[in-house]
Amino acid sequence: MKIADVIVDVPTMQTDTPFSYLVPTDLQTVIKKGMRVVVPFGNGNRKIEGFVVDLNDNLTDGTDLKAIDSVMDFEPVLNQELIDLSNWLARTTYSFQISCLLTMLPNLLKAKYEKEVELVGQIEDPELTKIFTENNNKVLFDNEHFSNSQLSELLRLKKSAKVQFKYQVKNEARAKTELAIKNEISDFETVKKGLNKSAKAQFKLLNLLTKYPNEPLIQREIIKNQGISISAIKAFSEKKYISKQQIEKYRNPYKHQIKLDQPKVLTKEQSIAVQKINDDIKSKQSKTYLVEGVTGSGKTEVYLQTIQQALELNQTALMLVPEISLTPQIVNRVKSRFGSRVAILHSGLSNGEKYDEWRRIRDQEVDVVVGARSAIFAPLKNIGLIILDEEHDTSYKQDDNPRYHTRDVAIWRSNYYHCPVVLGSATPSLESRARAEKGVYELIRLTQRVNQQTLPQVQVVDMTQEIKNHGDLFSGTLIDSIKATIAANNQVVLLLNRRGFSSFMLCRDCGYVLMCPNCDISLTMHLDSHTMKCHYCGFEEAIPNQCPNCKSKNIRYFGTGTEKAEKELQQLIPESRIIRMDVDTTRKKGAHERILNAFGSHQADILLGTQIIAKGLDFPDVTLVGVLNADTGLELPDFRSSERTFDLLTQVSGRAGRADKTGKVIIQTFNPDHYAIQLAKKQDYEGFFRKEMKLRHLAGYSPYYYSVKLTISSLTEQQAAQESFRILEYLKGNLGEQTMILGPTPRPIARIKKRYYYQIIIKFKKDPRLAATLRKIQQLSQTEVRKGLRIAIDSEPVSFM
DNA sequence: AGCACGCCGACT
DNA sequence: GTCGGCGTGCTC
Repeated sequence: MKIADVIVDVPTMQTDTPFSYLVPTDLQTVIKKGMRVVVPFGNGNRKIEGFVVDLNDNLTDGTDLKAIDSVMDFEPVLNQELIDLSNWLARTTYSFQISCLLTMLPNLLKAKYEKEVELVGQIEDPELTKIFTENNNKVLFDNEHFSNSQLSELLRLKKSAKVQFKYQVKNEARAKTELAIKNEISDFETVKKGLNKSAKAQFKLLNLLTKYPNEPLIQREIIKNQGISISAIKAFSEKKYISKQQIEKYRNPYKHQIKLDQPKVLTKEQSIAVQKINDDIKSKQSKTYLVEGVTGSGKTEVYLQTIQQALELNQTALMLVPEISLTPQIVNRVKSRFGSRVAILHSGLSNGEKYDEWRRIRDQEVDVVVGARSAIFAPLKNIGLIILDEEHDTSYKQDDNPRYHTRDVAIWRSNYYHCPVVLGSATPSLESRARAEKGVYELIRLTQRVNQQTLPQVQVVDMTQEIKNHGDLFSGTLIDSIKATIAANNQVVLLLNRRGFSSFMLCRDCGYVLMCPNCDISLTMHLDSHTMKCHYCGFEEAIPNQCPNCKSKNIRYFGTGTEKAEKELQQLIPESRIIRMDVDTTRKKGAHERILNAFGSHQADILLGTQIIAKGLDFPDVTLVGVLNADTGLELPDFRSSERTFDLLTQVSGRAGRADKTGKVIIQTFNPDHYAIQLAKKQDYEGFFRKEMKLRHLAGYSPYYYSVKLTISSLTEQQAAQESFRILEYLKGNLGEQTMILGPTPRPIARIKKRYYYQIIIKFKKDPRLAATLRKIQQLSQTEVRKGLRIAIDSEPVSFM
């Protein structure tokens, strides 16, 4: 008996284990480990998607097992590495294996389900009879086709066997297949001699086969492009020179010959880095490097030349970048170095396009993959190098299940393939930098800027003084500098740490603040859509012209956003041309690129935006960078707020000035003496690292302690609170002695999307009981989960908020 | 998740 | 007495 172990698409605690199915005889030659299958599951005749994670021969019995219904793929979608990886991922992130598998794969591979009712007996209800006759007796069992009362009526009719339910698993990824031929000749010379001299087409075909002896060739393309007729192919097929097969079809990217860029000459520091990494690629060492390089030190060139090394050894390379910096600038650099064997995975692709790119990778049509977080699961084989650029970026941590960190997955894969990992950043995360200190990672520092670029001159402006003479947004110093910069025909980038026009609406008579009905947070005014929006749940309503509480017209708007800043700036410097860039202006597809292109071609003098503008932008004429409110990040109740602020300020500062023009940075702040601001001013990462490590040590935070965040949420505050305390009690008795438990506390924003949130933080250095205890909590809370409770377990959260 | 089963209140 | 609410167990 052939048995398949299947992970089924039912994300629950109780089903998070492989289920064994019989492989029917007609599928025995077709089925392979890693394929998706349709299996019956549970009572009734329900059908669902599953992944074959193991195949074995069980000679004894298996008669009590159900059989696999059908196979969903021509080729496996998982190899052994990815199966192992999903197992590890599920264990370390406390999530279900099925959730892991589905996040590792393109969205299209997640099946959609349909439930149909079929009329099989006599029914009396005239309305229902009509619906059935109009639809060939088979109708989708949903609200579009039936009213609620009809749906319950149908469930009753099922009991008396008047109707039957049928379940359909919809495979969204049904790739089109095409007929292809594959060479079967081993001795080309003999075949050549045997051909009829007049069979010109057959000679052509033979030449083609000689050239591509090992890959399937699409029949349609041969006929169209090579001038070989179907009869020649037929003849070869009859002589068994070729075999025919159906292969999956995808858009073959146009393989134009582009002139490839040559590697640049390296500085001494760069070439030492490249040398070290390349040595490890050659000797297959799974070692992790931390490349700490100041902005402008040429990290990208180090990446490119090490990728080059991997390719020369016939290995592949994976390069991860934060989504936000997946800009044409970096993509073009990789593409123009390595040509068409590069795949780019970014959020702009449709599901179908992502699936196509994914298959090109799986089918080994590409050697280099560049992409954001989820690209870490790219099905490359034989990986020779993995790079994480801007490794400190928090978007590398996924914020829903499975809550993995890209860095951890990268290191896991590097162990699997025995290849080095390169973490690069100008401002490494404290965790990585500390590991480098301990020798877990090897530190490589790039301290010199290439081309002898000078560091920008940084000025910190104390807003507590400025606010007396000017508004709280633009200091006199900044306005003067902007004017001077524009006058010199250069450009300005301004960073504001908040979006929207005003933060909130306040009634001056009754003190009423307009709040979101679903979340405990005030609504934010947006002028472009003329609405008050909630930034958490997306709720919006019209801007009120009187107080909703006391009907007073005496209402005011407080706070600052990009829209307000734009308006104010336009008044202060009327002749300036301003482009605003934030989540609101970049939502539309391609808008991001359009705005940057416009700014790059001098259609504006000032680029005003949120964090979006801090990364990866490279405009030669930007000589002034202004940070309007450096403090907003510092006020957040999170132990990483200083680190975030330091990173942000360092990153934006790097945007000012290029080789021939010295840049200037102006940082406006109410806390001019804060160490994060002072050290960012000096671009002193190492200084910041030492200072911050001391503080983390004193307060017992990462990297001195590991942490797990438990978030308990419910539609009722009572349930969330009650269950939080029950969990706390359980934790107290089931964790190590040294482990600390903080909370439960309501979240800073206690209610979001109508749910109430409580959280518990667990801090520990080493706790062998932790994993089992957390698993147990998930099991113990099953009955509460049924009643709408949710428990999120986040290992090493990026924020405690 | 989604289905069946089984136990309770409130109806013809 | 039975219809249908929901709490509980189980799915190869």
